[in-house]
Amino acid sequence: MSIEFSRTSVSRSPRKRKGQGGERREEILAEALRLIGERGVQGVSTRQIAEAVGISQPSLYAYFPSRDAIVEELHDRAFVLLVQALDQFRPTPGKPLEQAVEYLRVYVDFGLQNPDAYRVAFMIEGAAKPKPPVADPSAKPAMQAFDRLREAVRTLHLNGGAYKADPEALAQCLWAGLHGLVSLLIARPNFPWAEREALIRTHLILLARGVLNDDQAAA
Amino acid sequence: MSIEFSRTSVSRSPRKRKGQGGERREEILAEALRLIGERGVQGVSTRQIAEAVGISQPSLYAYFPSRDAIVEELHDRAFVLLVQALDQFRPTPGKPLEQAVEYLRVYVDFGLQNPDAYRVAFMIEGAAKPKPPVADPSAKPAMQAFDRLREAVRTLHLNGGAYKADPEALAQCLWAGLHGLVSLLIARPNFPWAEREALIRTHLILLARGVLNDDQAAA
DNA sequence: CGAAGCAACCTAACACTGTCAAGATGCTTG
DNA sequence: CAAGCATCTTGACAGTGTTAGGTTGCTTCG
Repeated sequence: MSIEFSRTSVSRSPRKRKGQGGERREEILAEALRLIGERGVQGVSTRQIAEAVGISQPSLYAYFPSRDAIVEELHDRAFVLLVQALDQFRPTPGKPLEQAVEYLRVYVDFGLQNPDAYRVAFMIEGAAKPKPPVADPSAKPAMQAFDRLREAVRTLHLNGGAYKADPEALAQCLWAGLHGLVSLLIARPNFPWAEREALIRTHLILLARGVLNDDQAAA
Repeated sequence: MSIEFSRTSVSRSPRKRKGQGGERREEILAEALRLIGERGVQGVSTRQIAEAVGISQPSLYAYFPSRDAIVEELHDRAFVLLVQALDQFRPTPGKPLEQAVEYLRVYVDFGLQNPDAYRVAFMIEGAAKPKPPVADPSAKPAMQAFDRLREAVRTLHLNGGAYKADPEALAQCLWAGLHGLVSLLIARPNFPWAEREALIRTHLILLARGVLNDDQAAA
């Protein structure tokens, strides 16, 4: 890598006072997210994070059991932000199709406006190394985010009967459709995309039309 | 990592004869893909690949300029396989909707049957480190694969007029929709998915309905 | 005020990683 | 048989995540 400037003792941050270790934790997470945004999840080392925070690198292990634990915490926090964004949505009165499009748009905009968080949340290759199954998966922020989509589909179902299909499957299709667009837009910025605004609208209308029945879609 | 068995000289492969260096190249790629399938892209080291092939680890650098070059070659080859799969498709006569669903299904099945290849092709975080732009991007296998989707949408457009929207954007929506489902199914095997067959059919019908116009979809 | 206790933090070291430099080996052709 | 060169090796370097063990210095209690 060969960094130019001096590597020896770069402006250490003053030692935290006795009960304030939590502050360090937050600083670590903040710097980690910032660096990941610049260099990608794989491009950031614990030494770089520690140097940005202003502590020695093994000190990280006083706050996190491993490097992956830092990423995982960012992962969970990203989902919390997503859930907040979805919950803050208040539909403007109008056609069901437009309302559905608006709601799905919240997901897309979240991803595009917080690409670092979205990357960490969805696009890390954590798989292939089997992790011990977590105690209560439904408590994880990721599941709570999906619950919002499930709930949205169910509401549409009640409010006039959506396209005849398992609502659970429909919600998963919605999620897959949204994730596909967002992840590709983030991961492949060099692809010759169509004009972004039109592309997103087309995609969301396509998805919404698939979930709504024909009457709702036409209304 | 701490491997049990002996590390010193584990059954070297005999030296290739003079013009046969290409064989080694293929062996390296094969072992690399196999190991990546087992342990994930990040979980495989050049030393592990070299040991599996039966050569010393720096020997890899006689065939590839870097570790990433190995992954990238696998990446391109995965797309070639995808293009082949798409090109081999011959529709069974029937309704336009069913034909479209069948065609999209080729993409999904390819991803699910070749998860290693699909991972390497689509789900590696190659971004964030800006690569020098390739000379002719349209020559890359990835682009050729997308061309197939573009062509499919255009055919539908001619054969009766698809949903009114930019065909290019529609093709990109299709791709995003397909990729979303495949990548999530591969990356999140522990998610409480709906029954897979029904899920895929629901998703593909949703996408196809979005591209076809109402008459075609109903026919 | 002084001393105990412990949170906060550090240095040193380990096994691993990708990559480079320089040399040895041995098939193949003249 | 000898030259030439593709093939492959050993050795080293700087980087990585992680652990062990020791030091610092704030805080609280006697």
